[in-house]
Order: sequence, then C-alpha cells, then structure tokens
Amino acid sequence: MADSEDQPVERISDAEHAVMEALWEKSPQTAVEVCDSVCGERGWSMPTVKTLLSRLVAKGAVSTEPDGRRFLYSPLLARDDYVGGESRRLVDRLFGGRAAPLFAHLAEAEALSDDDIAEIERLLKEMRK
Amino acid sequence: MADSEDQPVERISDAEHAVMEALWEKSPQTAVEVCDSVCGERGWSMPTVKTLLSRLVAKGAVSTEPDGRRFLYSPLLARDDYVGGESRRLVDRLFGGRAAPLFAHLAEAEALSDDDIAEIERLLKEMRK
DNA sequence: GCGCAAGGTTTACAAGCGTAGTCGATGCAA
DNA sequence: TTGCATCGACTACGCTTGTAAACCTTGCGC
Repeated sequence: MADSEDQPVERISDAEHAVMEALWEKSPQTAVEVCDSVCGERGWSMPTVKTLLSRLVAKGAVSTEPDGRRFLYSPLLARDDYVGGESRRLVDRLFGGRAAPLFAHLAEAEALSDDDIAEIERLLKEMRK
Repeated sequence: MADSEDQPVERISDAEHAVMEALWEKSPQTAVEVCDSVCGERGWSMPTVKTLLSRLVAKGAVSTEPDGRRFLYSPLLARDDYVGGESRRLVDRLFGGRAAPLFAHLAEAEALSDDDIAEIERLLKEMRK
C-alpha cells in the first residue's frame, strides 16, 4: 500500500482544509459548487476558492478533470489519510507518540461525552476479539 | 478558574512550541540554557532562540524575570492548557468535536500500542467509578 | 461574427513564521 | 578606565497563508 502518493502531499493549510472537506463531502465538484459549500460559512468570495483549489492542485491533493470549458475537482488525498496524518502529528508532537496520554487528557478535560465513552468501550471490546 | 489568561494567548507556532517544551521541562531558564536544550536537535543558532523567546513573551506565553544583566524565562501558559487547546482544536476540526472517532481512527491505523490500550481501559474503568 | 459571461491563471499584498544577522547597552577583566 | 564579551532588542528576509483583484481565453447567445 501507500504508493498512491510518492510525496506525502505537502502540508495542507487550514483554509485549504475547508475546501478539502467540501470535496470529501461530494466529488467531483466545480469551483462554483465548492464555493457554494464553503463561501457562506467562511465568508469567502469566489476568487479565494479558486486560489485555494489551485494551490491544492499544485500540492497534489486535488485532481482536475476537464468538463467542457471548466474543471471538475476531486480529492486525490483521501480524508482518512489526511485525518490519520494530522492525528499522528498531534500525538507525536504533544504526547510523545503515545495515544494513551491524549486519551487521558481528553478524559480529564471532560472532553469525552458519555456517548464517546460508550463508543470507545465498544471499540475496545471489538479490538480485543 | 480560567482568569489566569484574559486573552487565550495567541496561537503558538511550531518552532515556538519547541521552546515552550524546553521551558516546561525546566524553568526558569536563561536564553542560553534554552538554546542548549533545543539548538542541538533543531539545528538552531542562538539568535533564533532569542527571537522565539521574544515572540513568546510578546504573545504572553512566557514571562521574564530579570536576573542581573540577563533574563530568566518561565512559561506563563501551562502545558496542560496548551495541550488541551491543541487537542480540542484537532478534535473539533477533524472529528466534529467528538473524541470517539479520533479514538477509532487511531485504533484503525494501529497507532495504539498494547500498552496504550491497557492504559485506556484502566482509565475507563476509573472513570466509571 | 462579435461581445459578454464564465471559468481558469497570474499577480498582489499583508500577516505570520522560520531563521538569523546587526546594534546598542553594560558589566567585568585587565 | 577602557575594551571586550555578553545579552537583549531591533532589523531582515524569504516563504507560506489568507484573501482577493486583474487578466486572459473561450464558448454561447444575439
């Protein structure tokens, strides 16, 4: 596995991430569609989205496919890969690479809902099988 | 609680974080001492550390205390607060604010060691009490 | 056929960041 | 007492990011 990307796809910025989310939600999409999804909540204008899309294409995180006179954009980077990378980064940077302290921290900060706890217990049970 | 910081201490960058780690490890420290801790592993020179320390002071994340002709630096921002904030940010941004999916992701990516799992189970047991 | 609208590409520009050199004060050694 | 080493402050500079305008091309409607 993991030969879907030779370079680990340059780091994606925060604003770019918002665009990726839109594409992960549904793809392919035109620039206009992406703007419809994100311009509202982020207060962006069309040119901003265009720039972000270009940068993402340049970074190899998004692919384009011509559709008449415009482009359809699709994510090249899978959301799981991105999320995994970011999670790993955080755990490495802040918790010495170990997940338990992260968990402990969330628990202590009461950032865990009852649902979360139940869900995690379920997952643990499953893993032990 | 939480009146230890009126503004949430401007966001701390990656390089700055390395300096904070040194100060969390031991404080107060002089600039030279901090450099001793971090210049090696990061390949930095003294001026870089000075700049980062200044920026951290400007951001209100580090306090200074004169000691003769030089300064002693101490963290103002607690590591727990920082770590908590960053964790929260990640969980919010990537997992809709819920921790269970993060956990699921780490589990799936086999980012959890056996020790981690054991530890988390222990924590869960404790929380249920 | 021709102008306009729609879409992509280029350029812009301020703020933040990583990294570091220079400057100015000052205490200590000779 | 004078020069030098030391330390913080200021300045620098190229790169990325956030945000967007200007520009260029091209297909479509009149």
